[in-house]
Amino acid sequence: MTNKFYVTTPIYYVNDKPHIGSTYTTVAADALARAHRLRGVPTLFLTGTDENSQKNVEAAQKAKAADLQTYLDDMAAIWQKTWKTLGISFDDFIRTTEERHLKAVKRFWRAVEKSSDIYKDSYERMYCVGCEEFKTQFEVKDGHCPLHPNKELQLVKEENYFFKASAYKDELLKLYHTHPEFVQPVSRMNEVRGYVKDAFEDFSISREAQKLSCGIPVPGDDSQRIYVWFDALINYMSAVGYGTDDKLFNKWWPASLHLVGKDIIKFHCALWPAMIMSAAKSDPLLQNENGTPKLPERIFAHGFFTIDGQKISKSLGNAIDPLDLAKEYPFDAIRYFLLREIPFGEDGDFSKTRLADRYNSDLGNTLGNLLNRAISMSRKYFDNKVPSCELQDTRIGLEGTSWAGSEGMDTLWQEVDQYIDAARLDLALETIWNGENCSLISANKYVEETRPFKLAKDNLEQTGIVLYTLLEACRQYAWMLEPIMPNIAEEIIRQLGQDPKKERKQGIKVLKTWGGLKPGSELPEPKILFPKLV
RNA sequence: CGCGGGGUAGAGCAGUUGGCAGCUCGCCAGGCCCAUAACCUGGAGGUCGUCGGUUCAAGUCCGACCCCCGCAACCA
Repeated sequence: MTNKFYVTTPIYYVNDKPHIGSTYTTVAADALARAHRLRGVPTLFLTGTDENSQKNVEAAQKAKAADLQTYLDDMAAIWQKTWKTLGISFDDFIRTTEERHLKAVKRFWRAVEKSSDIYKDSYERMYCVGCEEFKTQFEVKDGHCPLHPNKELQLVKEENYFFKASAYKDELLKLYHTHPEFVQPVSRMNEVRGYVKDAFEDFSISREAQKLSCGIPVPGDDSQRIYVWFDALINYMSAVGYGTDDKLFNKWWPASLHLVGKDIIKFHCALWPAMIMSAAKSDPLLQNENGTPKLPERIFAHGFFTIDGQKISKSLGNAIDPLDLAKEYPFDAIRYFLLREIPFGEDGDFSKTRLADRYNSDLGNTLGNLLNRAISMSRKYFDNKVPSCELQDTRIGLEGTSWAGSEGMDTLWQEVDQYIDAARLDLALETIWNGENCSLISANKYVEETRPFKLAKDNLEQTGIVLYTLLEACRQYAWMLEPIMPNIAEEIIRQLGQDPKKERKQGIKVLKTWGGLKPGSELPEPKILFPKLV
């Protein structure tokens, strides 16, 4: 099993502030990071900003910034602050203008150079500013890039450094073959495989410095600047000490999971591993014990979503600022919606109507109401306390009900954990709500079947068993949901009269064990967890 | 032949290895009264885009076609 979890988001361009799309990626990474921390796995969650792009220069000019660096500093601060405000639990925030990154890039470049995979060549090629990449003669249509037809292609004739990416074609294909989990979901793997097979060529990895107002200088050649993608990918290493702290690097690298949008899979799934394969030939730090390159373990590409059926677009004015949205809805509910509504890896649609729908129904009616009725009855029939429950074995519950007992709860945990390992948080949530074993739905059914409100009149002992079962189930749901709704989870624990921090310290094994809720402990008056939205 | 996603109940979507069509919301009827007008049960509502093929068996596999959407201006 893995003894650590190192998860990354892409580094975001700072030519704009965060919107709902980048929030989606970041929230998913956050939830996965929290899930692993809860399990006690040492976790590093990295996000950051990509600051060496020509796009940022243009944005700085547009914003009339005093100078580029000031603009970059301001924007990086905005990104960082947004994530902090939203409670994103990132452990590190990398900026590609930081010293540690420059050092990492330098070392990496030197390694690739030493592997004889960098060569200089003079080419006259079409460069698309929109894509930030060169187009082959096959890609150009009517003298324009098919992706950016209204942008003039730049005819670039200059001496550039090239990365011999094509030399790694076979090794990449072999990687995809032996590690089918390297790129997920499968549809993306197929896409990448096709790309490498048919269209993977050497990359131009530098440009003339005089034509650029940004970028990292090529080591040993000040007249050239490193192409933004070549430096950007290295951020995943520079943040964990590549070029600055070997020990730290060995602790965290390789990354367990790169979370990316579907638009940048070619860079992450083909160029990036090829770069590492090359550098590893000359840099022992990048090699496994058997000499093979230390590649990231997994890359998961999520889909994009539309807003009310329309694409996200500033000119249409439907771009959503997560901070604004968080004023309308509790951020935990937004997290729940994003991670539940859209099958992870697929495209989806974001709409406030659906958000309100899920908030009222899933969160309010099913989860919130269950907690509320369980606590209310316990308080009413058991003197404001958690009822005692004599049954300590796994047969807690009554015969012939929908409730699968503590064994069912164990099964639920297993199912949820499996989905988390597969990064399918949507399925994890669906299972908690609708699954076969001890789901929230079946807990509500269990109430109807056992009728504790009736049972209390003639069999207090059985009533206690039922209510204890419900309360303890709620305690466990809270921890199951903690990665997705950290604040709500703690609130549930508090409403159950427990201290979330103390509970957390006990470790996942104890948290999962049936009976964590101490009979006889005080139950405070419940507060509505999810007040209805109109 | 630019790349990609999709067409399943009124709406929004699941359907892994082909084996009796599911979920949420909404609607109708009933139950319950602990609870956030919440909860539970039952019901109506589908020729799974079209045509053809493989198969004992196809929403699922293969082929052809039709339609919608995203990338092309910001944009994960």
